[in-house]
Amino acid sequence: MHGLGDLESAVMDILWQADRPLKVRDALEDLNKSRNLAYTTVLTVLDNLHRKGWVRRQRAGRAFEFVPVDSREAAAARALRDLLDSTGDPDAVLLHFAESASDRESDLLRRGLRRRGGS
Amino acid sequence: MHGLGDLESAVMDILWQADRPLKVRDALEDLNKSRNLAYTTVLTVLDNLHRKGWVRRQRAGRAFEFVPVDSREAAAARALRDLLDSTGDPDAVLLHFAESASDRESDLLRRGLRRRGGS
DNA sequence: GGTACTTACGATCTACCATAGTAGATGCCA
DNA sequence: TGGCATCTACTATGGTAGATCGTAAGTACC
Repeated sequence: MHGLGDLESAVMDILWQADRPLKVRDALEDLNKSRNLAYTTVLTVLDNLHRKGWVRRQRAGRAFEFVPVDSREAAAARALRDLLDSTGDPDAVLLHFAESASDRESDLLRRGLRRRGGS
Repeated sequence: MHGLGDLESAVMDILWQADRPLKVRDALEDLNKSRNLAYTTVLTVLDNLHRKGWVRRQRAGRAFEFVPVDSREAAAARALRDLLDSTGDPDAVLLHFAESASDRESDLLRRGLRRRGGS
């Protein structure tokens, strides 16, 4: 996503897909449908995500449960704005983006803007 | 920007600001207003940027001149779309972005969409 | 021929990430 | 109560990308 590695992204995806708090073991089992990671690997990743502020954790018995701090959409929108800001001229870039939007992108933008209200 | 390191970004910025082809030495002098890099460092970075397709180079006497392949706006818009695609649900993210746009962002988006034409 | 400037290539160092092991805490069960 | 299972905390290792630069070698010019 942005400031996240591949495995970190994969774990965030799992947390976003499950719309309930997940324990290390839950995430591990989900990940290990397609690979074979050690328990402590996933633990470390979740710990790093917690340290970086991407997930919140709460005790559930002896274990922690993890929940994304932001929705996927909110996190992605923030990443978009970060990217924009990093360009040195966010206004020009955003303008150019809208000008060069595909039909599909254009639809979505218009729809979002309408729903947003304002002028 | 996206797939670029800090120094690589700084060099691209310099190329974008100068709207003329720059030699290694030109870029070096510009960079060294604020730091103190070796000639070969900048050479290497420009070489890497060339290899990655961010800049074109042409001979000018014994030296090369470097020019960005894309405008800053085009490169940034591409980075935005890459980011969008990497989220797993580009439509939802773009919609959410438009919905959560600030007044300023909203203005720019509307202006760009209008200028773009189409429906 | 020597000097100055350039490119090509490779070495080193650092930071971040993926991966996982070990040690210590804690709860549960026979 | 003592042992097994499970969890967390801390640490280590290896890989990759990028930043930084040095050396070697080409080439023009005086």
